[in-house]
Amino acid sequence: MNRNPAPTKRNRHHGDLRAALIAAGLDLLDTDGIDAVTIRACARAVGVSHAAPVNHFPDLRALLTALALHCMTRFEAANRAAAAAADSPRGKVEAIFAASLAFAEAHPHRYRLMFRADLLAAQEPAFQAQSQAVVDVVSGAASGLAPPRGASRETLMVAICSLIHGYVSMRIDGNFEVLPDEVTGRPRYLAMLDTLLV
Amino acid sequence: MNRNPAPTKRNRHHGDLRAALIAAGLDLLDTDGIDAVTIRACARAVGVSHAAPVNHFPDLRALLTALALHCMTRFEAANRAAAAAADSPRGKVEAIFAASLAFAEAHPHRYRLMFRADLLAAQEPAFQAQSQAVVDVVSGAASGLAPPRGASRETLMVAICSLIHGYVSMRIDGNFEVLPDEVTGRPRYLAMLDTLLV
DNA sequence: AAGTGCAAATTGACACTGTCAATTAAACGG
DNA sequence: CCGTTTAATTGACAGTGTCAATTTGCACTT
Repeated sequence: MNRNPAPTKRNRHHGDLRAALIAAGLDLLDTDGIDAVTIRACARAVGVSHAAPVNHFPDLRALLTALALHCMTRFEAANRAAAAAADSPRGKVEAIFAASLAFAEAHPHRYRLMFRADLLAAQEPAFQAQSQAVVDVVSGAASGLAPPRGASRETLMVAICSLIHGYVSMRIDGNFEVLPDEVTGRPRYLAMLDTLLV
Repeated sequence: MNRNPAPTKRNRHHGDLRAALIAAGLDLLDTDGIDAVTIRACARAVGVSHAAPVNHFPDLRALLTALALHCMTRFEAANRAAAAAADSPRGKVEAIFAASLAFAEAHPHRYRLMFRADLLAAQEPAFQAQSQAVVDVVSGAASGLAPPRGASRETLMVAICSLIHGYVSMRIDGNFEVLPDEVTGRPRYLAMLDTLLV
């Protein structure tokens, strides 16, 4: 039945326009930010007419959601690999923090897009599932830790997620021009985990 | 000399168009979000031509920066009052957390706008100064606390700011559909401060 | 007090966006 | 080989930011 062994869609006129649009969108996102990702700019980059994408993405929200989903799978994979490489629970949490920071600094626009709920179809099942997968990585690492000072396991997990997301966001948004941060010596995120754990 | 006792600018054709535009912008922001704040929509709401605002705000970025500045003074005042009402250092930090959460839940779009560095002239001195003032409130409260587990005072302050900003952001962005949070019993933010302090 | 100068506001235009409707092109199933 | 279905194109509309040219009206100087 399936003519081609590779599961590419191989659509009518263009060779897998959907994948090409996502690739173009990622390129625009990385180089010029979220605002540069427009339906028409992606269509131009791929070389199709300005309304061609409507067959694969009903509106801009759908395109951005697909991009965010792609970014989130990369983000999850990076965090999961970092956690797997560490052996102690504390080491896993540290590794996730470091990996999240590295991801956001390497691709700040991708990180921002993932949390722009106003632009995304965040209620979409696939998006929810991928969000859950990202949280699960942290959850898995934190589950090996004894919650300090009588806190519940859930509270510890929320605290870790909040700490990471808050710090990473402020780092890539330039808020540390006004809030002190240091680049020399022991990374700030390790010192912050000291205050939070054990 | 000054005809009106109130120190309004009383500009040429319109009575203080700048203030009216900011008021209209806040209204649009609160009701329909950041994207609804356009130069033309503000001009319409005030009843002037679509290009009139250019005399007071050279571009959209300047208008949004003025709005964010306004929001930030309110945010700082709320946090400062909350901290002043508490007596212990720990109580001040708790009060700031509670006030920040309350502000963001009452005016989610205002909170988001303050951190949208991509839309704002964040390098503007007035904006920098106001950002610093917000940080100073937290700094003042945290300075009374003994940094736990050998952390520096700076690290504790960054951790508190990150924890608050991360948690508040995820709350108003709906990330707690996938990350557990509880509304009954003791607020989560107090439990999180337990894990961070003492 | 009159008249000039300048800042504010208007009007019109341009390029860009998302989205829709109508149309054409192409590949599939029979 | 021919219809059907789907993809892609073309054209249009309303909306946006921003610029240029113009008009308006207050304020200050003479």
